Amino acid sequence: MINQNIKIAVDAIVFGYEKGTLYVLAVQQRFGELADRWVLPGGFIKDDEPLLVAVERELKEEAGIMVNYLEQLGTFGDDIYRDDRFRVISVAYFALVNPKNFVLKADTDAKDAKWFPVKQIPQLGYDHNEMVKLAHQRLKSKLTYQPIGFDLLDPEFLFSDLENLYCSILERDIDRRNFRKKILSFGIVKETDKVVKIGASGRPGKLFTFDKAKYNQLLKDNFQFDIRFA
Amino acid sequence: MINQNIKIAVDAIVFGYEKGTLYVLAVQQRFGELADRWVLPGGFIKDDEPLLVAVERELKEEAGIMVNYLEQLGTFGDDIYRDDRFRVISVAYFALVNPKNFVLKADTDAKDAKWFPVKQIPQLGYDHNEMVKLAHQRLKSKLTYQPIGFDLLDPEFLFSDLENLYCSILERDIDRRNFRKKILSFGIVKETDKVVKIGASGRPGKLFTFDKAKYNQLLKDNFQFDIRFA
DNA sequence: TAGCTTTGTGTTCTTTTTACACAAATAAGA
DNA sequence: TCTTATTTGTGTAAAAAGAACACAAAGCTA
Repeated sequence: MINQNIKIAVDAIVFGYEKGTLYVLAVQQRFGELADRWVLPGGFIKDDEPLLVAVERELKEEAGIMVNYLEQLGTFGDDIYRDDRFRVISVAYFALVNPKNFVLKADTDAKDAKWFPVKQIPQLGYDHNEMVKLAHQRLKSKLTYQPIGFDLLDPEFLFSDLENLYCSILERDIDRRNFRKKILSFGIVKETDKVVKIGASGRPGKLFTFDKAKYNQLLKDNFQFDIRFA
Repeated sequence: MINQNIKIAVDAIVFGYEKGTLYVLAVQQRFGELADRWVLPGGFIKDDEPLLVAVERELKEEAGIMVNYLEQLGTFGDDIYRDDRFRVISVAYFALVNPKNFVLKADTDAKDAKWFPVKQIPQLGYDHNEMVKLAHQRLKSKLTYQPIGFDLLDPEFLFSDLENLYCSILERDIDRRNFRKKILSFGIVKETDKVVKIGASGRPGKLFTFDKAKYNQLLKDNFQFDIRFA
């Protein structure tokens, strides 16, 4: 039997969005060399635990959250000293959540859990800043070809919320009329009959929902979600 | 220190293309339970070996090849019994090579190495058929937004070679004129002054090359390679 | 030299994308 | 209550990109 002295961990880059700002979840380590240091939520996997289960467990343990969207981002194992205690290979996951759904609570291993604006992330432990960077790129590009923006919003949202999300994450201006036209042309966003007014002034707006069933159905017919603007 | 009884391996899905057919490289195991079974090239990584180095080593050892293109595909670790001896998590890599560049030779661990047409891949060991499937999807989609097709061709190729590659891998017809117009409009494919005739009949054609330097330069200006047809 | 095969090339029509401005609904303050 | 500020909601015209389409040129073979 092969002898190997390498440990396997999972880490998660969890994005949250609120009022025009994109956030990443970090936790403060309680134990170890890097005690007090901010790192991504994550940890070693158990011998009989699928990777996905391990990520979900760590997110629950360390921050008390359940995410809306989760996919593998990539595996970090080329720098053999990325953890200076011993060799650790980490499988990074990319996750989206609506921050309103949870009150962050550091449970077991973590001293604290906190949302950092993606533009103001402190120096994290290990190679976690690299992971965030890669995840951020993934988010930006995925936003244009998969309807994952909805996983960052409330189930019912104003059209302007969706538009602002795209503007702020992709960091560019969007023509409001063209955006609306295009999104509605897909037929995966439905208008509800609720009209609400947020904030102090302005005309009230209709609430919209993302019709996931419709989207999945369209996928079977080779539908391709695609948003790109000038 | 954490106790974990999990081993880490790498596997590679290496695609080759020749005369309208897409191939995948497989090797026949020499030892172990699955002796004689065809599997993807790969193996356990060494304690002090970066993942990428491990893949390249295995490809050299098991098949005697060096690839043109290599990127991480994904990590397989959700099925904890994917290897029935003990738990193995495998990091799969996606690779492209021009089969003409090498004579396959099984070296150390492998009894034999062989190209299988992607349409006729036998049942492979472990979850390797799944890996091939995922890699095949990646190839198809990546072909449309990154100029990786050139890594499957000779450095100098006929336009029809490129066109046939796209047709056969994407499994659809392509309008020859529109394809040529579009590719040439990018400015990353240069016409050489060589004219050759392959095969028995027909008008000779010019050879073309992919100008990678030009492509990298365009990338800095936000150039987006993109090929989609009706 | 007639017939087969492969390369090479332009134009028209259709669809998609871009650019752009004003009225309607509400709140606040004069 | 009227004016101002703010946000939602909507259509059209011009430009660009994509789709559809056919025939001549070069070489080989019989």
